[in-house]
Amino acid sequence: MNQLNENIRSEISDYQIQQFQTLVTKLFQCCQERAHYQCERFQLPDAELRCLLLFGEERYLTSKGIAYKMNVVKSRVTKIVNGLVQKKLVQRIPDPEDSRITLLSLTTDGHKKLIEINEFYDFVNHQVLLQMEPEQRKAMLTNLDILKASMESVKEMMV
Amino acid sequence: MNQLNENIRSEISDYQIQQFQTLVTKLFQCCQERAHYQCERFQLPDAELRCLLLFGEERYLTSKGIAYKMNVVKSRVTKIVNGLVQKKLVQRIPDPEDSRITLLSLTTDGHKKLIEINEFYDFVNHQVLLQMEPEQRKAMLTNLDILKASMESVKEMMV
DNA sequence: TTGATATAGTTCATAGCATGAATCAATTAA
DNA sequence: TTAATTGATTCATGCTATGAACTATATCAA
Repeated sequence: MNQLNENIRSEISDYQIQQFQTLVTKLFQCCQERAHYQCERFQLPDAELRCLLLFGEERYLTSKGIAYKMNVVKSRVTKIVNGLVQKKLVQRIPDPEDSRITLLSLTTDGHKKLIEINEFYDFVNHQVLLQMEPEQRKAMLTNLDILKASMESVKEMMV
Repeated sequence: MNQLNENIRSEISDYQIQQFQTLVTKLFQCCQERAHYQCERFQLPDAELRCLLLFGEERYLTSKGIAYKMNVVKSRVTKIVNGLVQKKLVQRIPDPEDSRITLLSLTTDGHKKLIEINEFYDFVNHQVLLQMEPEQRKAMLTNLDILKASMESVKEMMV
């Protein structure tokens, strides 16, 4: 009886699967639209915007490092960085120890822009979290973390 | 005291905002990688795959309808449909009542492919949901729904 | 010390995503 | 019947992304 109960309880209904599919799709679309909006707002192509954000973590970056962090190929990084350099947000500096390497860092303008972008991100996230009651917020974050772990573990499984 | 307590309780910590940002970013990336994997698996560009999925809901579609559902301009649809027609997954049929319109429907191959794709989607979603205990699953879906509502309401707010 | 090999980065060709303007054909309305 | 509207295509443009070929520098080993 207990066994039977367990089986019934762990069964996943088609309804749940569909509900889940729909929710994930909608959230994904929402994120995409947001990214699109941010590009407009900050007058930067998405890839350049994402690249700029990386300078929040480290003062100097290399093409190679950016390629790794953005998960793109190095020739792509050349193009992205070219865009940012043209817009005077990022500058190229030769590495004093290894002349194969060019170090990349923010210009003053780039620094300002980064702060502006981060403030906006925080503002939006704050607004979203404000839609919930504190207890609900905590529960939501916990569940989101569980979902993330589940999706990533399935991803690993499928490689 | 109660008032103060309320204020403290509704405050959102920087930690929560950062945590939320990180979680959403990671989930978004996970979805992107999945989309990418699916393109490889089904040998279709992402837009064509998404377009094919629309035929699960209706037997006949028009370019205009697809443009609306996919949220792209009509010239883009022409290109996407061309790809699907070349791959013999979709066929163009003239509308008997209005010769400006070309109706689009799945071929036999397209129908097979669609079933194959949907089965895979269900399989993956099932796997993800299986990572959780039944109670947790229910809670996660509820919280995901709350998050979706919150993000969409903030989106509306910002237009 | 001098090759061979490895590393960092750029250029170029190619493909997909997406838009907007111009165009064409068919339909509807004045 | 002409004028306006609608459905769809073509073309030019720009962003995302890859992979191969190439340049220049650095390191390792004979």
